[in-house]
Amino acid sequence: MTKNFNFTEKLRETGLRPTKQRVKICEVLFNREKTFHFTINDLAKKISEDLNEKFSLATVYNTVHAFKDKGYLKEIAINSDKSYFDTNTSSHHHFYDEDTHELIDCNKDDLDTINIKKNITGKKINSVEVLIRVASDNQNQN
Amino acid sequence: MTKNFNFTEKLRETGLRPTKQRVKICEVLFNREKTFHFTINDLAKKISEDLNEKFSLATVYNTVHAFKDKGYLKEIAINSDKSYFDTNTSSHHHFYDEDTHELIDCNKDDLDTINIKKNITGKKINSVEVLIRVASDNQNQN
DNA sequence: TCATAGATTATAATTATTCTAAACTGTTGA
DNA sequence: TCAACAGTTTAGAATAATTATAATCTATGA
Ligand SMILES: [Mn+2]
Ligand SMILES: [Mn+2]
Ligand SMILES: [Zn+2]
Ligand SMILES: [Zn+2]
Repeated sequence: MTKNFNFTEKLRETGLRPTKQRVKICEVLFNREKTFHFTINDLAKKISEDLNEKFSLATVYNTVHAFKDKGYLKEIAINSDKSYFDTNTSSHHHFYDEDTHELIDCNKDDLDTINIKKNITGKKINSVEVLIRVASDNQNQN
Repeated sequence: MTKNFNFTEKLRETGLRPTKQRVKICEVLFNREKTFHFTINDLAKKISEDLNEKFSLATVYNTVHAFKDKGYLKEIAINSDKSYFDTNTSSHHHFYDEDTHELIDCNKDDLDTINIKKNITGKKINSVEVLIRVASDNQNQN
């Protein structure tokens, strides 16, 4: 998904019918400078705020999963409470702030490229992801 | 948690009352050569099989969380379906087999040590974990 | 325009997990 | 030794995220 307009065509090209709901959700997700991370509830809230209308929660789930399957979104595993999604679909790593429950992309210079030297035989690697859990350093709180 | 006997003392030392349930769960978890990964349901099943008795599911949850808080267990984030726990509490990385839903420890020589060069300011790093998702290579299935 | 496959929706169902409150038990100190 | 009490276990209810259902709606190609 690239930035700005004509989501209708983009959707059709990937075999998804450009329904009103999908186009609107595309706008909410992809019509912006920076990529971001969200939960289903974040997105549902953002939809009703930004668009001033409310899609069925089932539609939000359906759409997010469809977009994930088509590669517009990535799912990030943080914990078993809820799923996080990422509009940045490039291979990258994350900081997870355990105080604010916020996901932050690592930059290329935050850590070296991960090199898997030995893999399980007969398996191919689908993804390699680093999760760096951080929290406020209460050692020196004065 | 070290291998073999006297879990009663171990539990007491860390401030946990050595109840029958906790000692038994210690035996199931730690009285073995190799560390392993499990879900709550795996463990509940293993308890009723190995010990031929059934602890309340709430007790299994309580105990696993208590053990995690005391550092006997680690929780591994794989997806939002359920939590995985690990009796290997050392810092290490994982392969996740998306076919079998099996977690496999990486060896030290499977990948280089991860070096975080830049961290979020004001935060301390609690953990750095790599998850390598693998699946059967259906390219050459003949 | 029409038929139809595909989507949306409200709502119910499912599943993992946590909460509740009553009964039970390990520990401590008289 | 034993009563008292805090901590623990338990069944079952509650919660929360997610998925399933089935009726209604809509995009699309003929
Ligand atoms: Mn959790
Ligand atoms: Mn999922
Ligand atoms: Zn990201
Ligand atoms: Zn492990």
